[in-house]
Amino acid sequence: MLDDLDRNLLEILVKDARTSLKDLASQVGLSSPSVSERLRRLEERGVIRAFTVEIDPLALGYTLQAIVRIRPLPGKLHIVQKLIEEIPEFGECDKVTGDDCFVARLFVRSIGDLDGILDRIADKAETSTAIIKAQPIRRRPPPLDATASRDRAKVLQG
Amino acid sequence: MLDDLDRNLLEILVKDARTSLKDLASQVGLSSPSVSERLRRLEERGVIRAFTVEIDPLALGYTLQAIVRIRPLPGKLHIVQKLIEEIPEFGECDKVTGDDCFVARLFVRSIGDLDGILDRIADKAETSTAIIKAQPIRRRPPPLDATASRDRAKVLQG
DNA sequence: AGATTTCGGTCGAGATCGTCCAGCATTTTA
DNA sequence: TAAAATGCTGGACGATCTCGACCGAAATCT
Repeated sequence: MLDDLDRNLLEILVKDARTSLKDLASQVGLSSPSVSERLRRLEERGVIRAFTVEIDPLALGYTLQAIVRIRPLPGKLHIVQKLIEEIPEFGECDKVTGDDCFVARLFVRSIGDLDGILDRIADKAETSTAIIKAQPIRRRPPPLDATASRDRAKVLQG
Repeated sequence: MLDDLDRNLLEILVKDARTSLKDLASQVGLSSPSVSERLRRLEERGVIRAFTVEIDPLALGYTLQAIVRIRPLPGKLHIVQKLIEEIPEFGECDKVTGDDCFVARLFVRSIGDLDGILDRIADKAETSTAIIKAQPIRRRPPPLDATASRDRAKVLQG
């Protein structure tokens, strides 16, 4: 489905999405029309979901991030989900198995804002909030190469 | 710190990081050298952390994602953190307050891989894993405009 | 106040880049 | 085996980016 050249291109673009076609071409050893065509098809197939920019939340005044686990009260699941989606300070939300129905990331400018936002869902769901103290790993894609983790584990043991 | 033009530029780039300077310029009403200079400074100041590409994990064979809460055993915190960082399938990890020390996102190709990876930290930490069933909100930046959430909340009530 | 520096902007020219097209080699299909 | 399809290259041309010269407003200095 993806060949080495595609993976190579993606790897470069993960580091800098504004790399010119010409540079991409010379780094992977193709001509720029070929690279252009490959990118077009990667987008078309949905492999590339978007070219985007990663912004430092601090620069926007968001001094605090929290992980919020959300357990809607009986019958409130849809309302709660809709509410979460509509609050732009939620920067990420996953619906998961287990007791906690949703796990979400919340950006806030202050502790006061945290309280204000959580109040808005407090009557429809139970929440547990954990303040983020540090980010050992910031968003990164999974390995692009085909090596399975177990293979590598073996190598590490051996 | 950030003016309207900067925010405007960021908004456009969040949607498409490969927008040409010329297009950016015409959309915000500046010349392209000015836009170029603004982007340079936004990068320099660290407001723009990176231009990157969002890849569909499915296209890379990762059919499963999980949120893993990790509680290192006494004295194992640093070893565990290092281990997490070194496992590339962890696509995100936050160090948080509360009982769970780390909350991480794990990309795996199969349930078997999930087990294999968690085994590697099983003797150094307690983990709780929640499989992601859906993603109501995929990674998005917090609001770029200065409007505080509470202001909006008031408007909604009023 | 008036002069000066700084800051951010425009414009235009030359350099660089992207896109289109024709042509070619390889692989797949009939 | 012939035909069609695929994916690549190179070159030409139009679009884009970058650089330097210049400009005006606002802040700073005397």
